[in-house]
Amino acid sequence: MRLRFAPSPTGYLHVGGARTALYNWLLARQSGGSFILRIEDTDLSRSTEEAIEAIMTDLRWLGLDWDEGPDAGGEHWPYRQTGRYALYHEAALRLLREGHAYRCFCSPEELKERREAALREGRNPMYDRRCRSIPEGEAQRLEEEGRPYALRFRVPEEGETAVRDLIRGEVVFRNREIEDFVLLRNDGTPTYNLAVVVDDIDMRITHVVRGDDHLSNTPKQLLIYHALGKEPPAFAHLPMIVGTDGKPLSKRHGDVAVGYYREAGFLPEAMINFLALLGWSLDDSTTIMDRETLVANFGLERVSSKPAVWDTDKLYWMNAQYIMAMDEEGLAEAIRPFLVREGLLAEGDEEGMERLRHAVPLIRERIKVLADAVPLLAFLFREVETAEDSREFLEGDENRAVLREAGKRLLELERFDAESIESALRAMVEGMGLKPRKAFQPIRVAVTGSKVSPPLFESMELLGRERCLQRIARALEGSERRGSRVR
RNA sequence: GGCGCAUUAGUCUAGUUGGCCUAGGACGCCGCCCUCUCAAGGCGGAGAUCGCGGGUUCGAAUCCCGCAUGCGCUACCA
Repeated sequence: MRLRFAPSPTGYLHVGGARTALYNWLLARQSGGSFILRIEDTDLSRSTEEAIEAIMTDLRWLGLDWDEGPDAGGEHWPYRQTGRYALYHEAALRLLREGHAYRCFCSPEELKERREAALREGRNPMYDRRCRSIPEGEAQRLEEEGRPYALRFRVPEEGETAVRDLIRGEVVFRNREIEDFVLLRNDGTPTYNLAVVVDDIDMRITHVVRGDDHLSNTPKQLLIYHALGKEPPAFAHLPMIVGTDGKPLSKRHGDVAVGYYREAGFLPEAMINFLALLGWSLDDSTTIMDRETLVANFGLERVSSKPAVWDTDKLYWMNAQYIMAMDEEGLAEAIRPFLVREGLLAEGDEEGMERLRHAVPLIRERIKVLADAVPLLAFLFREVETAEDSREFLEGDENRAVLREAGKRLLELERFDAESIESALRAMVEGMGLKPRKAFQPIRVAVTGSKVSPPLFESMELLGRERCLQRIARALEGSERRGSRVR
C-alpha cells in the first residue's frame, strides 16, 4: 500500500489533520507500504514556508515518519505541487486534446455575477456550460488572439459516478449534478482536483484516506481518472472532528493546534492513542494502546462514520496514564525542558537534575501534563514565596507553636530522611494533642510555600535539613511579626 | 436552491448477519473508603425511551419509508 498525507500549508497542523495523517501512517506501517508527505500548495496566496516547517515539526513530534517527502527525497521530489506544474499541464493538454476538456473564456467576474444572480433567484448556481459548445476552431482562434481562458472538464451529461468508499460503502452521484469544473485557471495554475489526481497517479497512491469534506469532490476526481484511462485508488473518507457545538473545529474551540499540546506537556504517545480512538475502536473495552498495538490492529472497517467532538477531558486522563507508566529517568528527562523554560533549572545543572530524578516519584501521579510539574517542584529549585491562598496556615498562636516545635525536633534528628522526619513530627503532633491534618499544614506551607505539595516528609528530605529549618524559621519570624502587630 | 454524509448518555465509543441489549466499556460527574495537602488507588452511584414518526416482524438500536436537525460540497480554495 502507498498512502499519503497531503496538507495545504496555510497554517499549523491541527488535530484533525494529525488524525488523518495518523490513519494513513498506521495503514502504511501495518502493510509494510509507504507513507508519503506531499504539500498541496497550489494556492500560492495562502501557502507559506513556515507552515510547511511547522507541519513537519509536528508530524515528527508525533512520530509519524514519512518515507518520501519534501525533505526526504524520493522519485517524485519535490513533493509539493508548485514544483510539479509540468505534469499537470501535460495531463491537462491531453484531456483537451482528447476532448475531455475545453477552453472557457468566461471571466471570473462574470461567472461570479451569474452565480450570485442564480442564487438570488433560487436557481442552481452551476456553471451553465456556455463555452462547452464553442467549436474547436473558434476556441483555438480566441486562444491565439491572446484571450485568457480556463480549462474546464467536460462532465458527461448522462450516467452516474459511484464512489466506493471503504468507510461508507457506495455513494452515487448523478453526472448531471456535477458541474464542468475548472482544471487549469486562466493563469495556467492547476486546481486542486486536477493536481491531486495527477499526483496520486504519478505517485502510485493505492489508498486515499482523507477528510469527509472531500467526499463530494471525489466523483470529479473519478471522472478525471477515467478520462485519463487510469485505475483510481481506493477511497476512505473520515468523519470530521468538530467542536463541542458541532461546528467545524476552529480557534474558537480553544486549542486545536498540535503544537499547543506539545508545549503543554502532552506526550506524543498519549496524543497518538487519543487521536486513534477518535473515530476508531479496537473492541468494546480497550482504551490504552501503544503504537505497536495500533499498527497491528488498525483497520478502516472499524472507523466510525459519525463526526467526533474534540473534547480534551479524556486526553488529560490518558496523558496521566502514560506519565504514570514512564520510568523515573525518562520522566525526569521529559520534565527537564519545562523547568528550564521557567528558569528553575539551568541547562547543564547535574546536581539539580539529580534532585529532579528523586522528586519524580513524588509527583508522578499528581500531574496530568508535564507542565504541571513546574508549580509542584518549584520549591526545590528556588526560595519560596508563600502563596496568597496559603498564608492563613502560618497565622495564629497554634500554627506558630507547631512551627517552633517542629524546628526544634528537626534540629535534634540524627538522620534527616523521610522516615525519621515523619516519626519525629508525628510524635510531636501527638504530644501537642493536635490532629495531623491540622499540624502538618503550617509546616507544608512554610517549606513549600503552598498548601498543596508533594508528600511532605519526602519533600523535606529532598530539600535538606538546612533549607527546611531556614524556611520554617523564616515563616515563623514573619508570622510573629504580623501577630505582634495585630496585638 | 441542488447533491451528498451523519444522527446510541455531557464526551469517545461497543453493538458487523434483528432475539444472549433488563443497551457494554472508557472519560467526566456525584458519594464513600484510604489519607499530612493534592493526587493516585479501591468501592458504589446517577446518567441513553438508541434524533423523531411510521412500517416490516412473534421480536428492531439493528431492515424499509418519511421527517427533522447538523455538517460537507456546490470557487479560476484545498
